[in-house]
Amino acid sequence: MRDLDYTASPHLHTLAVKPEDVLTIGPVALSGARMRFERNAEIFGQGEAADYVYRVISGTVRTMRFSSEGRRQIIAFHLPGDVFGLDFASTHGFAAEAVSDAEVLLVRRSLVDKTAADNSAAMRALLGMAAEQMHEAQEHAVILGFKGAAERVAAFLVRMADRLRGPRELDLPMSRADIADHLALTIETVSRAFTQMERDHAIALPSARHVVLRDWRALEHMQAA
Amino acid sequence: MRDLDYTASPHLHTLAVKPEDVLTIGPVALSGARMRFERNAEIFGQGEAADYVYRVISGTVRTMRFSSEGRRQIIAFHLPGDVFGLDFASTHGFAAEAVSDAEVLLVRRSLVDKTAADNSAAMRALLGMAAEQMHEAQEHAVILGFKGAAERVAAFLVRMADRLRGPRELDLPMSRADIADHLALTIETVSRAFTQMERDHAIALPSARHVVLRDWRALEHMQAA
DNA sequence: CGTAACTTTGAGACGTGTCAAATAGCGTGG
DNA sequence: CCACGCTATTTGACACGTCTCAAAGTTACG
Repeated sequence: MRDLDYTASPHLHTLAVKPEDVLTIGPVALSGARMRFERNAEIFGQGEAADYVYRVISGTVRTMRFSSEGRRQIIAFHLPGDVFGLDFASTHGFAAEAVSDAEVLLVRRSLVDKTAADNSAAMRALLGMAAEQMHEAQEHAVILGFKGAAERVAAFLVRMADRLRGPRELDLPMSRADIADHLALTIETVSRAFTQMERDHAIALPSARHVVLRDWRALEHMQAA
Repeated sequence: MRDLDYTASPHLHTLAVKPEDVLTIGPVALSGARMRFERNAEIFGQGEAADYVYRVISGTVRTMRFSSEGRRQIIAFHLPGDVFGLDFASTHGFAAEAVSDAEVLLVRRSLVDKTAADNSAAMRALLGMAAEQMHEAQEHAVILGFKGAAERVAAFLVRMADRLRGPRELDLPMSRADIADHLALTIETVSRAFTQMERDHAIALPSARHVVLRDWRALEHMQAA
């Protein structure tokens, strides 16, 4: 790692910068600016210049696009630590909004580009991130294409719990409408799926957004179906 | 372009190498070996080491994966000129097979990696290819999630015609089963969609695989729905 | 408290999957 | 060149699941 360019992250050696204030691309840590967005605020719009790369510090972010008929599709939910807005194009192909009040780290794209150009390990890390996102997009296509409503919702819950390091219960930051637009279902169908899972004792719903995972095995079995 | 590394493609300046024998990564042209695969032959399997990157010279290739229930999903069809097998991971996350008899160019992945590491323009080109594939995967997820059967098939035909430089008629190299597994439909539903489009005079079907695009406007309108 | 947004529940319509069978197309060998 | 058999495609009838439309119920917040 002799060629590591720390000039890209001058603050890394100081105690002033916390880990969440930094975007890690392989061996390089890039600093940026914090910014706060309130619930439903737009972080960037579809077609806007992609001048920044983003990382969630707190809260939840959704990336989305609109189909020709005007229907909304939520491509992904981004939790704290997740990087988003990494289009590899000059303009964003999708929009981003805060699901809940959220704090986001903004890093200049030019800095990311320069880092990748100067450091081959960072470049490889970027390609790896691209590969991962591609894999996720394909996985999502499979879910939408081949699974039924109950299976989609189960898969969503399992994945959500996994990403939150597998707690026994979780608070969903997003509405049923968000979930529906992510899974290509209607609000009603999502709601019915939740209700059915509660009847089956796979989950409990003390409130609409608070989910207790009562039977993990059943959930995993459902999503596989 | 001072740093362009032509050692990677020593044959580029000779007349012996035809353009289809070369994999172009931005400013660099990489040479490789030709290989012939007959109909339905496996080019590489899911989980195999990703030692090569591929480019279709002639024929058609499908990349695919199997869902947990054993159902096949065709991620994409690759036509002459298309690059595939670019996983950015050490093993292939999907399998590839020849749809029709096909000729394929194989380029060592290590050569691609080295090229990207040495040449920042090539690296950027690779990132661009990754971005494009990601965009396509997302587009496909939208199609599977939100569109009906007729719309999916119309979108498939329009896209296929576009990729073949927009002829008025085309010979589909793939079976109805291939199309069904690509669009997450059944063979029967795909067949009915074709039949219906013929009734609507949007297309004509002299034979099952030969499609005459009779009303392009209607097709484009359908796919948008 | 009152009001607006969100969620749940219900009834019926519509579209796709499933199962079954007929038909067309294609390669092979007589 | 034709007959055969296999595969691919088409068509039909019906079941099932999700969407649509409608309304009641719940929650959050001023």
